[in-house]
Amino acid sequence: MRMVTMRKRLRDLYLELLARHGHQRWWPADTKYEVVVGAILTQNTSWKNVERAIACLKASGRLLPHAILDMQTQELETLIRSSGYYRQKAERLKLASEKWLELRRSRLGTNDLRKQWLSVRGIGRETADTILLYALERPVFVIDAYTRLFCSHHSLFEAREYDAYKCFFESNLPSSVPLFKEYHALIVEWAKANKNRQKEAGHRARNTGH
DNA sequence: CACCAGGAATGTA
DNA sequence: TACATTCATGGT
Repeated sequence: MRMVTMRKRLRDLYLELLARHGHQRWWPADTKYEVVVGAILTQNTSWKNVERAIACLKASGRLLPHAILDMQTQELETLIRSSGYYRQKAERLKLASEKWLELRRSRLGTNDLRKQWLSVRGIGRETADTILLYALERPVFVIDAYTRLFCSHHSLFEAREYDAYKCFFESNLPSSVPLFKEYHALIVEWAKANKNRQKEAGHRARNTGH
């Protein structure tokens, strides 16, 4: 398929998703730093559980990089317990907070910034790109399991490597932060709606089947 | 009871 | 490079 065709296809799919599901308002957070915290807490974890943890952090008045760094590890673990993997994530939050403060006044380009975040233990490609896009406003397309499913379902692209998918979207879409934010959020919404539909279909098959 | 959720690190071959 | 295992809570 020609490049031009793929670009139009990606654009049309975006407009379809937007018309069907509406503006998603991602990432839900009061501050940029809260985006970083949420990005780590939601690793392989439902957002519902993350919301509780973030609420606990807010209630304690310590949803700030210095406060996280000064806190006893065990205390931090207790606050974020509901998000699961709380030992790993407590450590990751501290390392990420250090990096956040370190890069606070830097003027690095997007690529160098990405390398900086990827060098933090506990921050992989998806989490790094989530931070870059939703907290640092960089035009980076976030890839997750849903994005791969979306590509496969619509016969858009097939690959194994994360960066291959990232390159596919970034080279076939205009480099726009609002667009990248919305598209990724819409793909997640599409996947969830898709899943609900399958669940409903299963119920109907059971009811009419017997 | 099993399975999954807005992943990443580590070890093995 | 390609898989398997581990980490842990809460919902279905």
